[in-house]
Amino acid sequence: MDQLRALRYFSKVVETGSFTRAAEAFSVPPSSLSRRIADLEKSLGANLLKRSTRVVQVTEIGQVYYRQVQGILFQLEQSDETVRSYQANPTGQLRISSLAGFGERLLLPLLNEFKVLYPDIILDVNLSDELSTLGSDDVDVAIRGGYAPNEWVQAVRLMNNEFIPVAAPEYLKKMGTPKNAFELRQHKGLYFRTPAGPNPWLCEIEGEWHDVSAPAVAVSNSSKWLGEQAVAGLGIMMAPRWSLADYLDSGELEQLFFDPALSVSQNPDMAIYLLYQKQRYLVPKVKAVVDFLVARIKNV
Amino acid sequence: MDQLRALRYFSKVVETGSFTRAAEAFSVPPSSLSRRIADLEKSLGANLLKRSTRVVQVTEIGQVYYRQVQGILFQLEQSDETVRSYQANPTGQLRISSLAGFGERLLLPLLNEFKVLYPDIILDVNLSDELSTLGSDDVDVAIRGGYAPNEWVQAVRLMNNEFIPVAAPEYLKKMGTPKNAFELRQHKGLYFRTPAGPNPWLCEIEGEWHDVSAPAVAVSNSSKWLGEQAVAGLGIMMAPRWSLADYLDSGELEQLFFDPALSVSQNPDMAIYLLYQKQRYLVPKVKAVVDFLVARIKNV
DNA sequence: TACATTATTGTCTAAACGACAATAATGTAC
DNA sequence: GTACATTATTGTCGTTTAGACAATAATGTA
Repeated sequence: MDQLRALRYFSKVVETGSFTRAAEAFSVPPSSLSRRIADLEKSLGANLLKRSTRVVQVTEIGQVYYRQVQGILFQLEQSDETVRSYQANPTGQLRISSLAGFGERLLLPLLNEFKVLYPDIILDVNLSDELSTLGSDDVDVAIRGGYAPNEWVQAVRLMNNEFIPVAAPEYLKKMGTPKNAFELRQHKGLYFRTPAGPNPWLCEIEGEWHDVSAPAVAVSNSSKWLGEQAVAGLGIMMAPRWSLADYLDSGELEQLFFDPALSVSQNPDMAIYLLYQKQRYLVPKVKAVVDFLVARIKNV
Repeated sequence: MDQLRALRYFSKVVETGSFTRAAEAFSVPPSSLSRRIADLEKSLGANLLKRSTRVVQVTEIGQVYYRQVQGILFQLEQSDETVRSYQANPTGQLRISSLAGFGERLLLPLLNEFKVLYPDIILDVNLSDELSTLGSDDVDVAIRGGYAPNEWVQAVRLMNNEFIPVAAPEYLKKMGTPKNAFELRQHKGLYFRTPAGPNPWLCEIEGEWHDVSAPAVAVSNSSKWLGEQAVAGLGIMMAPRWSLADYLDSGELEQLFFDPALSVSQNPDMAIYLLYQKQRYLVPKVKAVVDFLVARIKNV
């Protein structure tokens, strides 16, 4: 029995909820699926599906099996791709996920260059601050703040992600420049909302962490819009240094200095990481984009 | 093409280094393996093996593929077993790995009861302090000190693993009973060697950790032998409380008290954990032993 | 250089899978 | 409550694919 074929049939039936629709996907008659899945059930000694002529239900054990089989089929596909693309030119679809702000400002311009170097790679870029589940599916490389989630994932530190406090000169003229961290609480705050909630303003004084956040006048997950609010003099904002270069150069925003410095997390190792599955580095398209991004971003 | 069959053939050839020996394992002629593997290579567009009539070598990409295929075949086997044994009586081989000391003292007596309850389960017990790689292979449940290695593994806290300092009454009469931790450095130490090295004696004073280990007179990975050395009055030993019950009851060894207390690790969460793969709890034999051990050890 | 061992190839047979038609079952609409 | 349309299953046949066995070619060793 070709179990792999049976597993693919079974998976598709679970997904479509129908033998006929699943059969269309494989361009074979439904009778083939019926036979193969029946064989599979016989060899496992359990019913995976509860059939009637109108609906197909997945049994409890069928659902368990389906979830595990999904992972197995996915892994096999990836392994096959690794071998197939071995010592070939970088080709195919490459799915990249990135932090939204970083993506807009730094990644997309770089990818335009990348596209010229590797015209056979079809890019699929997803900008979002949500954590994509690297490894289980859907993404070849991801750019994230934070740290490696597990041992299968390689994390390359691309650059610092130091958050610095800034405000418009007019705002500081009007409200005064805060001399120490605790004065911030008398100011107005513009906050970046991460999936984990708005970023607080933290300060470590004598080994103890203090939240010195000012009352919020605006919270958003759009760093572009927040920047405009800050330029308009609505309040103080903490944002990654790399996202503020234009504003600081033009003088539209000024950096505020505190001693000790402010941060948005107790973790000192905040940085931008490039994540990919170790074993997938053998796939030329993955190797190409990793090498390219590391060379262009890290070594500056 | 039945890729799964081809993968099994390929794996066995890699392992045996020979088409003939691999063919024997499947009771088919070598020509079958030759044809299936050739098909596989053709479909992947890469050479996995470098053949001559005398030796079979695995190519670079073949080794990569082999490692990944290994995991896939193993996972599929486990998933199949989950389904096959679903709603059946606990049967089959059950592989248990345990810390050596804990295994001898507590686990083996319990397993004798377990064998009576589940006569169809064939136990395969491995006592060792080496870390077995749960998940990738070879073990159904493991008992370890420490913490859950990753998200696939369920860790159930079985009992405390507090290390306490003890010595023989004669030793203390001769050498004096240390009044505070730092006096220990003038004593003699018996050390348990873990795979990570001998366990130091640590003490946290005013937020700072101090190593107060005494010079070693003996180091061993045999807790039994170390215990005998301690009884013989050769020095002070730190060992898990559960392993010392007999000695303390009989008065052969006395507990030493310090304020603050001594420990062997900066991690306060030292405990004995029962580890198993989450999804394998569905396999009756695994569920049986997990439920049994948790009930008999945890709820005391 | 001869030999034994080993992988491959050719040919036949058996098993497995797909195609197509016919049948049985069931949810829905009236 | 009944008729109908949709859908999964089953029977039969043809095609594809894998295994058995013998013959061949290749290669490391003695």
